[in-house]
Amino acid sequence: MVQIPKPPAPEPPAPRSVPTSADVARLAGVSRATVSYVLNNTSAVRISEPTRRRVHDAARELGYVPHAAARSLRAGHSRTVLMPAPSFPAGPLYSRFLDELMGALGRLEYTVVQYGSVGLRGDEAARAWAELRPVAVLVPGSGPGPQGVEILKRAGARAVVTLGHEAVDGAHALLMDHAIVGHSAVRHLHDRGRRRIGVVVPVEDGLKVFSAPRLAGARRAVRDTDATVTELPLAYDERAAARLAARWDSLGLDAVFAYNDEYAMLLMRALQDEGVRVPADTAVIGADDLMLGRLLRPRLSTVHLELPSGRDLAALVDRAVHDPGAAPERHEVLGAAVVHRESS
Amino acid sequence: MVQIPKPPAPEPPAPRSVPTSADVARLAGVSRATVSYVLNNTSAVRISEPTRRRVHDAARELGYVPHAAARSLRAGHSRTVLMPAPSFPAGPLYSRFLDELMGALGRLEYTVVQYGSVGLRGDEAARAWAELRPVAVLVPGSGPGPQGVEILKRAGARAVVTLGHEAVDGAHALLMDHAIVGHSAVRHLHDRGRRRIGVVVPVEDGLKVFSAPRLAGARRAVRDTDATVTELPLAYDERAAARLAARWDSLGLDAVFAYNDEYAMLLMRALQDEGVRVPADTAVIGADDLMLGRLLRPRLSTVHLELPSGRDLAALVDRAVHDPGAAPERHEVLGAAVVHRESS
DNA sequence: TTGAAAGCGGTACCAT
DNA sequence: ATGGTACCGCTTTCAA
Repeated sequence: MVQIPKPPAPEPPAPRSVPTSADVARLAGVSRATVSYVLNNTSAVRISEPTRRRVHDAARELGYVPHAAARSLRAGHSRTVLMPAPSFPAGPLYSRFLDELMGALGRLEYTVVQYGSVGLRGDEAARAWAELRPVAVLVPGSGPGPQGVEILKRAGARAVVTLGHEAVDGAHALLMDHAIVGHSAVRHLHDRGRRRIGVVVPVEDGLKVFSAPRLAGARRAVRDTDATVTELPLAYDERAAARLAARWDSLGLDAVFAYNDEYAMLLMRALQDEGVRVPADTAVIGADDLMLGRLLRPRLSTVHLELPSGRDLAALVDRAVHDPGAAPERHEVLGAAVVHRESS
Repeated sequence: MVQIPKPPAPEPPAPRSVPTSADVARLAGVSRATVSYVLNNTSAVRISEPTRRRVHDAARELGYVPHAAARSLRAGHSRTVLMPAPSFPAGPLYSRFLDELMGALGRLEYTVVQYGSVGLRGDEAARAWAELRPVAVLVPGSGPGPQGVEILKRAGARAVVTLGHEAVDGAHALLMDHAIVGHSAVRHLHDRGRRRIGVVVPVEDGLKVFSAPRLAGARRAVRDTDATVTELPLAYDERAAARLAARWDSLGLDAVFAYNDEYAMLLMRALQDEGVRVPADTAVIGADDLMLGRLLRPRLSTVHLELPSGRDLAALVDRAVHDPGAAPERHEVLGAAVVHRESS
């Protein structure tokens, strides 16, 4: 086979490497220091207007973008707020909260980085996060242990904030005790005269962090009363709901807190298909106050959750960063209010 | 007022600064080089077992965590895949896709970073991303212009992948043309004998990127037929739906593609409350194939969307990173299949 | 087997 | 008004 000789490339595509401030300096005919001064508008130093222009032009021509790693290495700190991606499916509520939070932190000049920590658990995860030397770490759900917090602080994190059901030593905590949700729902049912109350507990693993406290709260609501709470495991699946509905009579329940609005819709449909009248035979209440509850017939009673505002959390982070020595703050931030509609 | 003299702190809390590899070296009685060798298991160099132990012990004792910025600065590259946070409300479908993607990239040893780009537009955003020197950038929704792509590549990004409705020069594209959704839905309605077809268009701004192509696809589906498509602006709000339903008769429609399942539920409820029979008077079809559609009565027909698998996208990224010279790939990845239930 | 030293890309002090 | 230079923390030749 004849080897076709490659013609000499007219212009070797020159794998133009990434331009640095030195390149800018060279092109502008100034020193690296001057480049830095100009591009950062350093106020302590006055640079003549012609020089400024030459530097800016050179930077633009080369498409120069500063290297964040180099900068923060030299500076000894960054304004990165690290947030591990949550380990549970984020509902619309939580998504909106995150967006708000990111926006608020962005406005405070922090760079929010959601870190996809896959398969790392406990301290390993904390170490991985620590490598990025974030100025603050915001952990949703079940966070790192106290050890993890210590690792992060040793790595220069000036604030660690957990966002979930339990506080961790050394970290600020925004506590969201979902027990209050179950408690509100079941107390409402009790107030409406119901006594044999079912509580749906999703079998999905990721939801345990929410479902367990909601159930516990439900239990607490009937303690010292004549009412009972029955745990009802349920998969988010039509057939599972149908099976549960099929044995509904045998359960002898007159009310059910369905974990949230989506499960409530699922269960209510199955019950109605089975001939159970809502709310006459069985009262139903959900949680999260989603739009869909308003669209069901009967309209779904629900527990409206009030999450902390993203701005407030951002403010807490900022405060903590400015004063890392302060004692960890602990706030109960989950509000719950029953929205009574027709299903209960 | 008497000034209380501060007692000399018994042990000044010693703002223990972040330990570096030099600290580890000092404590272990070796050089920094040796520390690096040991902690990275450098195979090209053999370190005696006792030394290894001393280094590991020292590192543990100090709580040493390497500095990612310093490392990647020295290495000249990172394995960071940057993904700007999407600018539209992420539904359950999209969230699951993102999770899958993050997992898959994580398994390929990439560090996925979701960057909260707030208020930056166009090239500004691209520059902000470029500062992090990501090895690849994954842009959902309407991405950067060709200039933005150029900026990122100049900054060393070996792959830029857009994930949305249009391709960008120089970047790989996973095209998701939502026209196919509207087209499938409306063709189905047409096939079922409907001729005066309404198409719901959410008024919410963030949804334009999806609603516009869906409407366009719907229009295309009736081109050259005797059927008509009528645009129906609608807010995600009960009252808006009721108003629309109130003038339903005057619209003279016999079918409606309701943008997605949630809008479909909203509209269907309003129609039914108004006495419009579904599907007898008006057929309804949604999109996204959410669980809720199965729970409505009549059961909601819908368009099932098939998104690319996270693994496939991760593989594309990995391929592109290994061969940055390759021509940009362009894939149409949005599948749509009508799921016919009872509402149409 | 281990150590000394250069250098990655910026910033900021100190001269000039 | 500008330039020289040390240094941030880490990796990696090269020598010993």
